[in-house]
Amino acid sequence: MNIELKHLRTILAIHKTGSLQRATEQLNMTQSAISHQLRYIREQIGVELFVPETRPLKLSPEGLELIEAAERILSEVDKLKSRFVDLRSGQTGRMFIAIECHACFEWLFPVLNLFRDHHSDVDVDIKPGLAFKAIEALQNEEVDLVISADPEELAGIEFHELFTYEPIFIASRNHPLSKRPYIDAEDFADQNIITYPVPKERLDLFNLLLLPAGIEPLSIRQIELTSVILLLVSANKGVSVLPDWVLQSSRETDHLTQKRLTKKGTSRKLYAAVRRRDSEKLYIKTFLSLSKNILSRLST
Amino acid sequence: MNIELKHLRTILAIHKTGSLQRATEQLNMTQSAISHQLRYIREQIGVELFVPETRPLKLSPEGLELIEAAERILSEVDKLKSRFVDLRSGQTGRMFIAIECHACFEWLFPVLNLFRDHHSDVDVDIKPGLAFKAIEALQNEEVDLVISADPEELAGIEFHELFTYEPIFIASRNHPLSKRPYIDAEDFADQNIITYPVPKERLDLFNLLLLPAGIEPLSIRQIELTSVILLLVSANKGVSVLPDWVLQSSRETDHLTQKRLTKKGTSRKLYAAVRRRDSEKLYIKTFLSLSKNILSRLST
DNA sequence: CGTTAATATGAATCTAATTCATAATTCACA
DNA sequence: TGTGAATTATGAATTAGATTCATATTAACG
Repeated sequence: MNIELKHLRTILAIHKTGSLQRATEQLNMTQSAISHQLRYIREQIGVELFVPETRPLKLSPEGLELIEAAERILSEVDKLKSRFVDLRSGQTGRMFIAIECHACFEWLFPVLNLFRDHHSDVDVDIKPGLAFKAIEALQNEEVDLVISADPEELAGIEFHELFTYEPIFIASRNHPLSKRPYIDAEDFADQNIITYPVPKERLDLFNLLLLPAGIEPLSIRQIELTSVILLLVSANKGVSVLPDWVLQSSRETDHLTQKRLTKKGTSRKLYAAVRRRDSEKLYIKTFLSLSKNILSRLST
Repeated sequence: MNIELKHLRTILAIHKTGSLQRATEQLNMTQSAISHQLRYIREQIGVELFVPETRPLKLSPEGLELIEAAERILSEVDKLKSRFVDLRSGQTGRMFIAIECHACFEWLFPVLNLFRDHHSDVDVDIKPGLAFKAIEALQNEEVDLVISADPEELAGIEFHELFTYEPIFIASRNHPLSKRPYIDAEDFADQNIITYPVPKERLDLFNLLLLPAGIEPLSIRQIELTSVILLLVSANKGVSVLPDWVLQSSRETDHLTQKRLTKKGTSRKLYAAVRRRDSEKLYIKTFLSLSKNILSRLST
């Protein structure tokens, strides 16, 4: 038995209009085509749907059942279709985010809170623990957006610049280095450094300063939470380098001194990587725009 | 956007088997056909369903949604199909019964009680008040079975004989006619008759005796309920003629005398009319067979 | 990197749906 | 009960579209 949606639509149109003739308008087919189709359906299901030889056409009890089921099924299909229309235009969808940078939680949460106001029906999640494989996960469609500081040329992937930030040295107000106008690579040689628990290569301090200068700090202590890092630095257990936005939004900065790295200061850029195919979606655009403006919002 | 069930089945098969190649077995199509169809679907819905350039094929988030909806929709369609298989074979369906004869309730209720044991999923109902239009209602599919004493030759309608019964004269034991060996038409001329509230033409007594003989009774009193008729006859408020089965199954017969109509007795047959198209249905056959045997069951 | 297996594609083919033309039915009304 | 108008059914012709065939392209795995 072969039934297609087309057939259900035909039956429904015949029933609603009451005749094959009038159903032609709804279905954009000739009366002949509808008649042929009706016969085909009858053969397929083996049950008389309309009371034969009556006009206007009257449903048989079995026909009535079919109509009810057909309406259910077709409305489900229509729901599915409009779902795809929404998906295509970016009214709705999934936005799983991978972050390569640990401190990004600090601005990402506020962004997502704002985001939810615009797109409450987009399924948002942060997927931690992808670390280096984030871009790969993006290509695999395991995630849909990656926050990264290292743009690459990749087929099907677009990097959108979000904002520029400055990695800032922090230490206790009592710390000897707090007298300096700025901090250089050599200054770290006898320091205890507190950082996030990630490989050196992914820390701005090492990338920008220590690795190029070939300098090893006295010790490295790895701490998960930003607020705990700030606490330990305040207590003079070590020094750290954090993005400026973290210090802007934190309330722990009273006992801290902040210094530029190098005389001219340093800067880095943060990017959001998405699949090119997704980049036109409304909610992706919203996310990018919110992210670009988040720093000014945080500082106020 | 045009989606057909065929497409949902294709997507589902690809997903379940993990490749177009293996889906060929499920779908009985060449890999090429499936590939063409997949492209068509992609064009229609405008959303990438599988992560491109990966093998084995992996669903995109949107594809996953489609799969879930497709499974729901297809299972509904399958339910509909099997519903039609059942309808066709008469495992299930609707049996609305019209009765032309008033006294038939007496045996019909017991039949329907037995019937429910066999076909609990058949929707049974008695449609009273159709009176003369019962056969017409059968042709219109307003009802599905008519109990009638007057078979006709009608296109698409079959009359199945159920059983033969004898209209029996009843009166109080004290009634003058209770001395007679049998009752003739003339005997009614000075009697008060108690009958069901239907036109004379539909009463056995008039059809068989009084109308042919041109005899009018003294009075006619119309009563709805069989038990009330029996009560009134017992109380000598009048006489009546009822089918023998009513008297068999009644507990009121002690104060009554029963007589044949005419010396040789009379007899009538009861029929069940159904649409020819329905006559092969299992539940119709069950009903007919139960009805044919109901009288012997009632008398025990 | 080369080999193997899988997918994509274009043209040819074939199936099945639709139309066209017309016959058969039904309905309304005289 | 017949007659005309409207509706449905049907067969043949046509057309659209789905499938196959042959082959190019692309991924996967050693």
